[in-house]
Amino acid sequence: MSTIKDVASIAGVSIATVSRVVNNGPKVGNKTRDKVLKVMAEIGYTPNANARALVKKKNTTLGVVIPALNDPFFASLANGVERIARDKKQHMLLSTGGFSCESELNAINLLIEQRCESMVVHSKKLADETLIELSKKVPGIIFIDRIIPGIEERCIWLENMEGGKIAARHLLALGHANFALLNSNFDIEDPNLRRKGFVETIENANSVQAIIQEINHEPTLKGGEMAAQQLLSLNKPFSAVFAYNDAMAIGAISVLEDNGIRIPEDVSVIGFDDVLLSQYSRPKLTTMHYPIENMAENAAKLAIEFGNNSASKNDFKHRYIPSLVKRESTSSCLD
Amino acid sequence: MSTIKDVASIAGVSIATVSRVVNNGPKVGNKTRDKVLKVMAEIGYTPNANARALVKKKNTTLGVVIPALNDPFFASLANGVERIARDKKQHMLLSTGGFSCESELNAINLLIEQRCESMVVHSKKLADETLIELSKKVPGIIFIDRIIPGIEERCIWLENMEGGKIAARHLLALGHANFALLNSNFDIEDPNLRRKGFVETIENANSVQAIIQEINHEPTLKGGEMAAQQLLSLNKPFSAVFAYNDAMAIGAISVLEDNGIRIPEDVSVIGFDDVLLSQYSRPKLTTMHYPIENMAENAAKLAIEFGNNSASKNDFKHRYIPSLVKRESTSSCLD
DNA sequence: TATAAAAGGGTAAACGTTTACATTTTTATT
DNA sequence: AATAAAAATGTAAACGTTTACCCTTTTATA
Repeated sequence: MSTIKDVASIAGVSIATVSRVVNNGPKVGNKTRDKVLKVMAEIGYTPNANARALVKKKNTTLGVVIPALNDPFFASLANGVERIARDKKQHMLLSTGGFSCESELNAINLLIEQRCESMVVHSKKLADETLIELSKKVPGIIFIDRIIPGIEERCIWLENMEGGKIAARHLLALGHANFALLNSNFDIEDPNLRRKGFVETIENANSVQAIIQEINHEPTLKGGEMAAQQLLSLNKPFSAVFAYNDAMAIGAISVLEDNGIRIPEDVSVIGFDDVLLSQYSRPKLTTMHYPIENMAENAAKLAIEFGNNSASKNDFKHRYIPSLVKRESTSSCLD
Repeated sequence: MSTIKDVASIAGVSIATVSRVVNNGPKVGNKTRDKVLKVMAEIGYTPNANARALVKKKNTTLGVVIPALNDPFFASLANGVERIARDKKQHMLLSTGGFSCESELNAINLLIEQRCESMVVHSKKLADETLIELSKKVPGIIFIDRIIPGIEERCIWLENMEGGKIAARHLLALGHANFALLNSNFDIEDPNLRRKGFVETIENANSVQAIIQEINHEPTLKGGEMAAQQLLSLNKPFSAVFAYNDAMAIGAISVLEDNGIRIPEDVSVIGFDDVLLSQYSRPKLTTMHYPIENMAENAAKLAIEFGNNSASKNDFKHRYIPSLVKRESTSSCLD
């Protein structure tokens, strides 16, 4: 592949001049500029971003770490980041962190090796201390979906407990008293916080004989199916289901309907995340809206500002509250 | 951020030695290796991938271009590539090409600037000649979902026409005679090929009074809804719908059901792509399986081989045929 | 013990840029 | 026409690595 030197010698100018035209620099005459441009086009010159990054000690690369790509939730996250990257003339380098401590760290290190000036990281496995260390080493790193005590200004998170509370209030308002909680069995904080908000709200409502059955499974469609099967086999009454996410909710609905239970006439189901899927499932899913794309956009902006040492700190929103989206899968118990 | 020089001077060795331990090089004694390793850990040294790429004239980066991230089909594509990248100790650099000629080219150029040694590119807008040029300039570039005459060995594609034929045969076998084709209005070859296969097969079947109504819309859930509405307003009979993709199929089903049409009892619907969604829609969608993840994996492998000049040419599958996945949204017309 | 071979380690050039500074050319001013 | 100022262009160092080649020390062999 041709270099700036090739262009320079063919055009009969110095490499400095070529560099100037490549970068739309200021001090270059029109005839020279045209001549150089012509040569560049002829030999198909493309600047080497590695060399440029080396001397400028700076990349135009915005890194992202997510566990996996084939999950609509994380795809939305990546999509939000990508939009900002494009806006700010940056490139997005994506690295998947899987679901283990080790691979999360690998994914992050990879981005550091590339000297991304800013990074949006979704890490659920790494310890707080590790991430605090990283935040010191990499000024432009922002953690999304996580709150790390001491470096809150580098975090963007959702109030999971609030989500549980809102879901509970909705179901209580519809008159339900027998609840099933289909929760994630992943060893992270989110399911615990959602449970806490959900359970506390119900218990404080003094609907005397409220029952809450909890079943844990993978937060996937399959997991939702299995959880629902298990729930049915318990053979205890329930009229409302709070699922950890939309995928579980839809998996559960599928099994419940196969067993002759009508949604929402017999049982109300509420999901979490509000992924696209939830708008097109039948019945359309009532769910907690997780503004992940918006959060990701903000995380990306924040990362870029921190990467530039220009963090304006003030006007950034770090804490997000989910909101209820009422669709068709919940209804009054009293009908 | 610390460099190899810092490590060298603190450890009291030369930078060559540090470089050797970083790369697990051969000629370094155990005490020195340990000493260097210790210093690296202490000061948190991370090698600079840009500098490395510069001198080695080679990256460990596998580039991907897709139109957008928030589409499950493309997410699967990216996911397949990412899996191979991880296998081969490469990093994935993702760049979105949107849906215009210009932004597709931008996305590709970005990856060339980074000197990705291999690239998997999904381009629908750029002209054949442009891509042929690119294939000359970048040895490791592979085009997915496209067949470009003259450089077939650099392409991985699906036989869309076959898909149309198979879908038609399925519906004909179920006894249908009045068809609706809800096609994409994107200006690319795929919808035309699918239509061709579909229509030809039906016309050759001499079911004398076969009717095919075609409506074009965006290949999205919304587009499917709108297409179905338009179809209903035509007020002509139909008992089978072939949708351009699963999203359109599900959007259409949603509208049809809202209008009291039962699927599959009154109307059979068949989709295309077999995205995850189709397994969990109600009714579960009969669809044409598009092995995109598998194709993407192969494209990535092929790209890496071409990037290494080690393309073994022989044993690579370039041409894929979709297959019918019979679920619940199609049934016999005669029941 | 002398010496050859092997192992360990260092020096310096190269990769393709950017950019401060120096130099040359052009233009404007008198 | 002489000169000052401005504009255009060139020179060379620097960025952080890798690696070919050289030198020194250790080990093995006779």
